[in-house]
Amino acid sequence: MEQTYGEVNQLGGVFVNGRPLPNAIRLRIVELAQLGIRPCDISRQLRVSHGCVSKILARYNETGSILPGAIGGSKPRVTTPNVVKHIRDYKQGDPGIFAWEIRDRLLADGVCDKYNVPSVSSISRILRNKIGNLSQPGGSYDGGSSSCKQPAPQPALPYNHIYQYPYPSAVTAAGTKMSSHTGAPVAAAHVSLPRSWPSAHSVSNILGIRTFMEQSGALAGADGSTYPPKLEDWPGVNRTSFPASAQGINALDKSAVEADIKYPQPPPGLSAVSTFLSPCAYPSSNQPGVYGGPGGSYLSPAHHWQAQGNPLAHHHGPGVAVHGGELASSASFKHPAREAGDRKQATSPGGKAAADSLPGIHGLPVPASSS
DNA sequence: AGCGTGACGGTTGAC
DNA sequence: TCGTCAACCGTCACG
Repeated sequence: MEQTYGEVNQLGGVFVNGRPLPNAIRLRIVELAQLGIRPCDISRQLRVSHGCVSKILARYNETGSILPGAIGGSKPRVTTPNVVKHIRDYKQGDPGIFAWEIRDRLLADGVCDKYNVPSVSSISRILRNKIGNLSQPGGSYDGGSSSCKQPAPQPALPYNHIYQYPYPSAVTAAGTKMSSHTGAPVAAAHVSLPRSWPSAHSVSNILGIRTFMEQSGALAGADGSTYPPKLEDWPGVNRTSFPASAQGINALDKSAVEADIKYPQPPPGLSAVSTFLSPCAYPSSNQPGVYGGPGGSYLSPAHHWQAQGNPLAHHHGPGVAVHGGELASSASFKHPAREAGDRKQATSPGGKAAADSLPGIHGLPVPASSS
């Protein structure tokens, strides 16, 4: 299983094609940027392509979240039982009604809004397939009672609640799938950085990173001349090498990390730190959230984490503060608006998920003081 | 040199 | 259960 299968980019960094970078790395990118470090330097230091750095920072600026968008899945269905029911009613009331008229009525009656109203073709399909013969009213379809507006439960979430980040990380918490991983720890994620966080905090975090990197030899400091070892190496490193930072880091990530790494079965033992590094190693599995990466912590999908706390925040008090809740929060941070706009809607992000998972999130405290 | 952007190949997950 | 589809991902290369 596990082997990591990652690929190495031109900068020597490890990445998994198709999968998001570990939250920790994402977080780092944002932190470094907030410290005034240029994107190109961030790219080199973290060994992440500049395009990616640019993208993550742009997203962060736009949404306030460092979390990746929701991957996979389908848009929420608009043809909920309730909608079908209304369509049926309209059809029954006026057998000659056109699909476009039904569509207009759904909007007019408030059954649907412009965002979730079925297309004319969908309505036609419903008429043809589900309603077919009006004669059978009772239909089974209905279902519901509720309105369509919020389509079903899920639907409510816009597809993208993403921003919330369903991902493994946090939200996932939501329980969504991720959790399943089980073991995985998920870290929590809080990934979002509050924009406000004081840099000071950040710094520390950063330092953390740095530290460990430095130790490992990786980053060389400012000059950057030296970059961290390749991720590839990291793994090794991590485990073994990082003790030092461990503490700090550990705290942070440790857990998370571990999780990441092992996620599935987190061995309790591992030292945390290491994990930290490992990160990139994308852990083993495929599991995404899993990247062990440094950030793993952040990432981790797991719920547990959340509960536990955030890695980052913990001890250090780093700026990051990622409180557990954050995950969601991240999303929250930003304005829904955007989401709405962009992503599709955002309205309810997380819908349940987020909420569930993160209880605190909303409230999200902010970090600023994390500690 | 630095950065934005889009193509590309890839993964994911709802349907 | 499996294939499809559409979303996202990060890298790379170009301007």
